Amino acid sequence: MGVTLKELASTLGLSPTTVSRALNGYPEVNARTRQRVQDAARAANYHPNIRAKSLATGQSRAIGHVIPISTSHEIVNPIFADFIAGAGESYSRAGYDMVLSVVPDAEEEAAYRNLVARGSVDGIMVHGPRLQDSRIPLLRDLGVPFMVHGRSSGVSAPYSWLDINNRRSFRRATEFLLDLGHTRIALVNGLETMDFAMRRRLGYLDALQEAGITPDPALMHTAEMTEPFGHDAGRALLALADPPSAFLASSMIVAYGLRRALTDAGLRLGRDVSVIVHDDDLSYMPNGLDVPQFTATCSSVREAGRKAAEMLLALVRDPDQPPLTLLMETQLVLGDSTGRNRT
Amino acid sequence: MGVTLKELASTLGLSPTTVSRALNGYPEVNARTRQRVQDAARAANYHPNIRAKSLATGQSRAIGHVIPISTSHEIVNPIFADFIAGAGESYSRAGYDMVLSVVPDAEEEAAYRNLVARGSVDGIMVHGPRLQDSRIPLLRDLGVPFMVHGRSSGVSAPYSWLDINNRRSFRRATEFLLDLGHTRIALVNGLETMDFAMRRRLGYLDALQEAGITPDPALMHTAEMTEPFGHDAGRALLALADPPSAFLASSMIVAYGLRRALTDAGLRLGRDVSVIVHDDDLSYMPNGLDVPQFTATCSSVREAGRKAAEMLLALVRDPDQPPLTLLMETQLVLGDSTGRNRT
DNA sequence: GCGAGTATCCAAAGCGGTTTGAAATGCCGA
DNA sequence: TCGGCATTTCAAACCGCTTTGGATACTCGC
Repeated sequence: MGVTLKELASTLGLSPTTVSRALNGYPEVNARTRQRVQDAARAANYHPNIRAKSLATGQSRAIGHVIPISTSHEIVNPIFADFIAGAGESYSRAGYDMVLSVVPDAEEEAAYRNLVARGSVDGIMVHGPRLQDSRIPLLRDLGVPFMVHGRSSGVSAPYSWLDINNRRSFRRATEFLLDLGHTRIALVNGLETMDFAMRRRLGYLDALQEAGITPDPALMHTAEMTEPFGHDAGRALLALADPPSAFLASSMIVAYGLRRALTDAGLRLGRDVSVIVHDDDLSYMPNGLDVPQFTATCSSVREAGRKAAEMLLALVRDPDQPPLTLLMETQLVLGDSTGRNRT
Repeated sequence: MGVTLKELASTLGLSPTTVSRALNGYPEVNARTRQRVQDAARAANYHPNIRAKSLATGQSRAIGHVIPISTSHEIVNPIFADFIAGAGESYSRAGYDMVLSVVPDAEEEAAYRNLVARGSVDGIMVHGPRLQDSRIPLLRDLGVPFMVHGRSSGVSAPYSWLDINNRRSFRRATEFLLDLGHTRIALVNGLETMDFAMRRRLGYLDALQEAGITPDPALMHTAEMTEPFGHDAGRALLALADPPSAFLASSMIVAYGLRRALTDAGLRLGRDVSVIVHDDDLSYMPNGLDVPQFTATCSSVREAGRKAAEMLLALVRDPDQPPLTLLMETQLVLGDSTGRNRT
């Protein structure tokens, strides 16, 4: 192991107290002494043992992320990696660690309880909120600062969250398609037990209602977001007696599958049919290399991670403040996948 | 906070020693007493403070994962999420935490040093090894148990790793295409500064050489693995005077792009052209829903995560044992994307 | 009935830091 | 010269757990 504070102190002929204070920037220590201590610490490659430190201070300087794995289909949320990358930046800038718990949703409650009771984290980030997510009241009861990436419809008591305006985003996208003359518009959505997906559907319905169009259940597909799902949904939609001329896709990967179904049917994107996709700006799934392929509602999930982490750290520093919330708007960026209705 | 061991002991009228021993399964405690302690602990919802525990034992019961972000292109490795999910299962089964450090590759060395010096982890998992990866000698010098997901060509001293047999896998895939009568075979590979990509190319070249075919540099593309890259590569390859009749793709997402280029050109997969892809079995990127779409070399990265984590934990328990290594073979699974050469 | 052996429990000393309360030192004005 | 006040340092307690080295009581063989 490395040098301990006590050893460092004795080689300097000082008490541990003084050394600790010198290194932690307390005022009651002579400037020359402080310099001497700092030099010696660097020379000895001294790093305070984080476990001892956190035991003494009562803080762990770590944030917990719990990644739920649905036991039924065992899907790992693909946006998770980029969100983590963003959050990680903020944490390391602030000198915090990130501890990850991957738990099947059946054991979620126990996982949260453990994390808090064992004192291994100062705060918790909640991923992938569902409707009426029970984790939110649980964490509130546990009295630990936490932050939700997304929101949970049906949870009334206030809590801290960061979300994108999914409803407005999909409403605008739908309106845009309506403006282009499309009236049969399909929604190829994520699992609507997830809060974000439900809000997107509401936005879609808002726009249809505004335009006086009765929503057609046959045009609305929902499932775990994968390429094969996009393809299947696309094929099924095209097989309808009165097929849609425009499509909304909830993620880039779904859009890949959807595009395949459309082009398989000999349709050209942006001419024969229109597609708008939600683009999370995942680093490994760019929307084209320089010009956007798809018209898309864009919002960087990595940036969301950065911001959410900062907000959580603020909550950790001052747990008594009222909940922090941030609703980010998306950008509707024009690509080559939309055009006016020609059917 | 929760109950402390001392409090629990005093309510039970026992010493902390006995309570600690009762809960940790030491033999020198009366069976009845142990039962009493365990009941009381459960009733009081007692969880040992992990920081105190690890300070006392000298172990942190945590494993560090360092996620490198290349500062140049800021890509987060997409397989990371599934690997983490697998590793997380093993860790939580063993009662270990996982701490994540997301670091730009410029600060990597400092990140590893910190993690070790501050004693926040008992072992380290290394992701995405490059050729002659400098992290391996560094970790060896730091004297911390570590495990590499993949290997690093050019590092001669032994170290622990888990890898799939990329070379053999791509060699077999190439041989299979050769057997189908293809002679112009393209390789759409990942970044060849990454060790896995380099090995895949070697396997491809092995098979060509065996067949007496001179490799054509124009048939080999390499870049960060994205859908647009697959598409670009595919289009460029088809534009050749003597285009390939078969393609190897290094990841599912690249294959999506490749397929788009091929079908855009009016070619049918499995009839006009053949494609074999490497399938990491990512949960959110399945190779078809029930039957495989692509002929693929398959290996579950999640399973790799599970196994790698177990091996690392074994190293942590007994750091003096020789390095552990595991080379996993892939399965060549037939899908609809291959057929005999008809050009 | 007594010493050895065993089963069971405990007091106290760590682990490596932080922090409280007090002591030593130097400087000042009265 | 002396008390008062900063300034600077230190000894010791503490964070919550583990673990060493006894202590106590109880059994057993002779």
